[in-house]
Formats: sequence, structure tokens, C-alpha cells
Amino acid sequence: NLTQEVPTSIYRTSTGQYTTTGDMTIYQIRAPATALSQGVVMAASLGSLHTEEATCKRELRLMKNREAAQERRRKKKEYVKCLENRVAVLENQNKTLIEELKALKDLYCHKAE
DNA sequence: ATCTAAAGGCGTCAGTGGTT
DNA sequence: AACCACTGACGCCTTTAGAT
Repeated sequence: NLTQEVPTSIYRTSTGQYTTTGDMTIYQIRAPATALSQGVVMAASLGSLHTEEATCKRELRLMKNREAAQERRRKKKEYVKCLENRVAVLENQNKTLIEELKALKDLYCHKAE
């Protein structure tokens, strides 16, 4: 049951801060159910159903995106680690090859003498 | 101990390409 | 057209390393 787990909506302000909103608009719309206002109230509750659904959708999307971002960062770290390992291996190989080349050069020089 | 710049991590938004 | 997963970019907060 999603709606029970979904926290209050979180919005980002223009300054990048986060803020929350309750169901203010829904509460404000509710009025005494006189015969005249009945239709209005019904429309409002229908509307609140829509906003509830929209809120649910939004929260679900945010949650999934949050998880996607976490996974993305995990994989990126893994990839960078991989690259660093590769660099270390190649540096070692390079070192070995340079030493080998030096040894062969020495050998060649001594033979030439 | 305090200050501060840099680095790291996080949540979110916006855009994109693929799928139904 | 609506939906989804993925990803780069952004702004914020926290941590870390070095200077004073």
C-alpha cells in the first residue's frame, strides 16, 4: 500500500532549498455541506483524489530516481576503481619492460666490447 | 582551536531514447 | 501519447586536509 508509506511531498524552492507541503489546498476547499455547496465539495474531493494520485506518482518517481542515482554513483565508483587498478597494472608492466630493456641494452653493449 | 577551500555524497530536475 | 529507466547537471550539506 503505497499511500501509507509516502511522506509529505517535498518541493524545491527557487533557491534550491527543500520545503514540504501538507494537504493545505484540500483542507481549504472543504466547506460545510449545504445543499448548494454539495456539488462544489464533490468536485473538490474528486480533485483531491487527482492530487492524491499525482502526489503518489510524484513520490514514486522521486523514490525510483533516488535509487537510480544511488546505483549510478555506485557503478561509477566501481568503474573508476577499475580504471585505477588498470592504471596500476599498466604502470607496473611499463616499469618491468623498461627494466628489461635496460638489461638487454647492457647485455648488448657488453657483447659488443 | 578556528577558518576555509576542495572533495565527496545526496536528492532532485530536466532531457533523452526506448517501449508499450 | 504516456510511461519508464538512465544520465548529466545543479545546489545543498558534510567531511577532510591544510593554513593560520
